Amino acid sequence: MSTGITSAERSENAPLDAERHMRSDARRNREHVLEAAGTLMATHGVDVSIDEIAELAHVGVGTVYRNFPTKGALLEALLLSRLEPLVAAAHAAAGSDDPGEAFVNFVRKLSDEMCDFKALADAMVASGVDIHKAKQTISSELMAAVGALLEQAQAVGRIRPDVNIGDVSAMMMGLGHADPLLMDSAQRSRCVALVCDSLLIDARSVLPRRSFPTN
Amino acid sequence: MSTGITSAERSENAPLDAERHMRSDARRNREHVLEAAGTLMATHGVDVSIDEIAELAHVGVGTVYRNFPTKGALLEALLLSRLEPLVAAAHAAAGSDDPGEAFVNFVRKLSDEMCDFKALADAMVASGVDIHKAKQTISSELMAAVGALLEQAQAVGRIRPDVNIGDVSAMMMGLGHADPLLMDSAQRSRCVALVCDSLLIDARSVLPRRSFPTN
DNA sequence: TACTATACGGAACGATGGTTCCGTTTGTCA
DNA sequence: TGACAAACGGAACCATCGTTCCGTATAGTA
Repeated sequence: MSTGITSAERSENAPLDAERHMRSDARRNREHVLEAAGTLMATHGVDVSIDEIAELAHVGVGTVYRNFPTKGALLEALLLSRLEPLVAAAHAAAGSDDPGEAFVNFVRKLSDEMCDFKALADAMVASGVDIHKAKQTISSELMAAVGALLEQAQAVGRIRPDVNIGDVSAMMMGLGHADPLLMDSAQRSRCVALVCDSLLIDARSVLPRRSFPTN
Repeated sequence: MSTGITSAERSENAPLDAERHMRSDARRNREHVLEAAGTLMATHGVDVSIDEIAELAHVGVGTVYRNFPTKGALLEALLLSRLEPLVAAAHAAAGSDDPGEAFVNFVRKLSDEMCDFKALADAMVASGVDIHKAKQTISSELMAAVGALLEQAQAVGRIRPDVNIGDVSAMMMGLGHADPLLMDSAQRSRCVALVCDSLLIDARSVLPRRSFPTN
């Protein structure tokens, strides 16, 4: 299941075939809007206003709404574009010959992504806007992919057999959302390492034990 | 330092001695407001409106503002009342003869509290309203107390020497904030256990390995 | 009981932010 | 090049929320 859902086939709020007939300026503006929204939501999370997005895109709010019927739809389009590579990466990792390493790497990657694109972390804990659709659309797919990774890593005895995908996702969401002023990227990667340590069977390997400054 | 700050000495936004001269209905209403705010903020976090609080308290908004000059002040009063027992508990735990156990128990307690009173978790990641004063007022005190606990547990060799108070608080904040629909209390305590496992030196002891249903 | 300081309720205000609407501009095609 | 559908900008609208203000009610006191 979920075999080759090419993602581009998903609407992204405007039927693809219709894109062919778009006026050139319209297509360009749509691109600018997505770009601006991506930039702003990366640093400010889902709380940026449509006005700000429109301004950065050098476009009126009307143009934003012509392309994305609602703020949630715009967010959904962005989330999809961010999550697709992650799902793909998870699928790719599933073929690795070192499932333990692959799993840890993926967790790290997911955490990085949430740090780079704050709106993703926001979306995952559903704070603010109504983004349920976006979440349902993709979240389950990502979960399934990560779940498969997890099971493989457990099968080869690298990950504790008593953790489940719920544990993993909960801790990921937690980490993703705890990055305000208090948590710089160094701190974050320390925490990711700690989380990984708690999942690995032998472990204590991820965070360098002796050499690390204890602050 | 921080020797016996009795907390009642802190303003709580209305000088104590003035409380003596309050009219009986005024005192009663103030109590109702605090109670209502506590109830609502426990489940809805800091995002409840003053109108809702006033309604639940059977009081006009004016009455709320007469007692608490601003929404932040009301929140601060609530936070203080929630955090004081925690700080006290941390101090008490510092006297334990099993610092490792004491530390783990305290982490669990802190997590429970954030789950019971969502506004606390909200406040800790500073989402929404401006609550910097409340945080600064107490947060540092709590940090210091937990930090002391941590050091003791490290001194007796129960907690990994390479983790610092920043790691702990970051992971706590994460857990506290990741409890929306996806994370019921069972899931949460599993995650707390995992976090503790990652901090303990020998560990794997907290989460029952074999007997736990893997979902 | 009558008087007054105190407290009360809730309408109104101002700011913010999502969404709609419409008069104007512009790309496209004959 | 002229005409028209398509797209544009941004003012205006509406809902929410924190906060203020003021006419009214009432606890406390003599």
